[in-house]
Amino acid sequence: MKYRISANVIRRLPRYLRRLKLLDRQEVEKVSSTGLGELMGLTASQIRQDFNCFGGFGQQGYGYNVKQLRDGIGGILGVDKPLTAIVVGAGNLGRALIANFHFASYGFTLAAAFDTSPALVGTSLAGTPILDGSRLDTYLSENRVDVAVLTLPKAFASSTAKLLASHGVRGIWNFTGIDIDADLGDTVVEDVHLSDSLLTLGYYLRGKQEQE
Amino acid sequence: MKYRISANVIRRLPRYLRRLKLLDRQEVEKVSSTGLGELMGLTASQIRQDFNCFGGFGQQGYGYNVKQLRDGIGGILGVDKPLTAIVVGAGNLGRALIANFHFASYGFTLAAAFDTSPALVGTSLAGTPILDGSRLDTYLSENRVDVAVLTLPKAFASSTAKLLASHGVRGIWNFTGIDIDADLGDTVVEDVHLSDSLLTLGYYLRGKQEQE
DNA sequence: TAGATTGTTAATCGATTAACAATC
DNA sequence: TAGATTGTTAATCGATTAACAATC
Repeated sequence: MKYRISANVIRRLPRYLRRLKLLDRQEVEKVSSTGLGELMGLTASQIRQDFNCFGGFGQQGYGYNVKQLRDGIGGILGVDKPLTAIVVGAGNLGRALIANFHFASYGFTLAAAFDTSPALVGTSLAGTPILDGSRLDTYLSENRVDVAVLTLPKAFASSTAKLLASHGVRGIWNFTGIDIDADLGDTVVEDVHLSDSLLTLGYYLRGKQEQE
Repeated sequence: MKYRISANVIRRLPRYLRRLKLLDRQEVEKVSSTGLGELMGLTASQIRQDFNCFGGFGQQGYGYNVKQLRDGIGGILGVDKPLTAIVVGAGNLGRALIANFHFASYGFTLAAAFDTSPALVGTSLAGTPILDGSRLDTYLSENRVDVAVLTLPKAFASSTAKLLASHGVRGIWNFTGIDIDADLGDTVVEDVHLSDSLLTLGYYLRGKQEQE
């Protein structure tokens, strides 16, 4: 990797991975840049350029081996080197992620969840123990945590993020819908703004409506 | 609106709206493109270009009035002209959205939710009735629905999407994590791929790790 | 009026697309 | 070998940034 890969390319990698997993499940063995482009709505050129940021996974005259390409892209994204994650806030959203989101497929080991509700503390969900939120501090001192999934009420977002970062949590997957304003050093925050997505849908929908 | 607005600009509008709401809550009355740029990590030029796609909201020598700009961008996104939405699938994720996602703020009226679980059908959550999933078909025949939030298990995604589209639902907010392959005519699908977001975070995290 | 800041045009930069030689 | 398709360089296109005249 000689130079910095652009964010545009990085954000396409998960899409490639998804499609390649699907092709593999469909027992497709090889795919050309043209074929993949048709499936994904991209040009063959772009696909070849993207892959060549990482030094080429293909074979001239043949195309790309699906499994090999899938593993190559998976490797770039690091799904084969698990990081440890915890969920902070086991409300509906937190529980939805614990129960239905397959962390392991994406290179994360979900170690524990935290909540303050007495009804939840001490129980476990899909194999993940739900621990007492007031013990988060202690837990972080005693266990290595790479990523925290922030699914608690907005009001606690910034202070919790600060606590997490101060204990060496290096990534925060932020579902609270507010931008964390606390200084987190070099902890990376990935914001999930569901409203952005819905607003975008609304824009295109209303645009269509007017045309009609 | 003389020409087609690029997707890049559209995807930035919700971010502007979010920041402007925050500024208004902080009782800031006016903001310059430079000031807003510093807050959001964008250049002043880009901000002025973006706004000028829609014909300019500012006043030379003064800047932008926060409330006016907020309402202007809100208007472009249509938050002032509500569309009707339903939630299909009231599992943890569906319930999280019903209870915590403020549809009304984003221009949507949540009319009902559907699920097949006998424990849920007939109850209501945060004012939204949860109806019997087997009645979805009938409901759609009798009620106008603009957008459906798809939060049911993957296995039902495509068939349900098809049903929705055939009844005139024009937008689908798809949380199932699979790309809907059924032909939906001109129904717009907005996919929420949470895994894409986490994989991206993982990439940047692991990159940092290597540097150190 | 003078200062500030927009709206808008021009310049630059980066990303996408096209082309083609390399090679399986 | 001939055909196919990549890897990679060159051309194009669009998006971002810079500059500045308009104007509040």
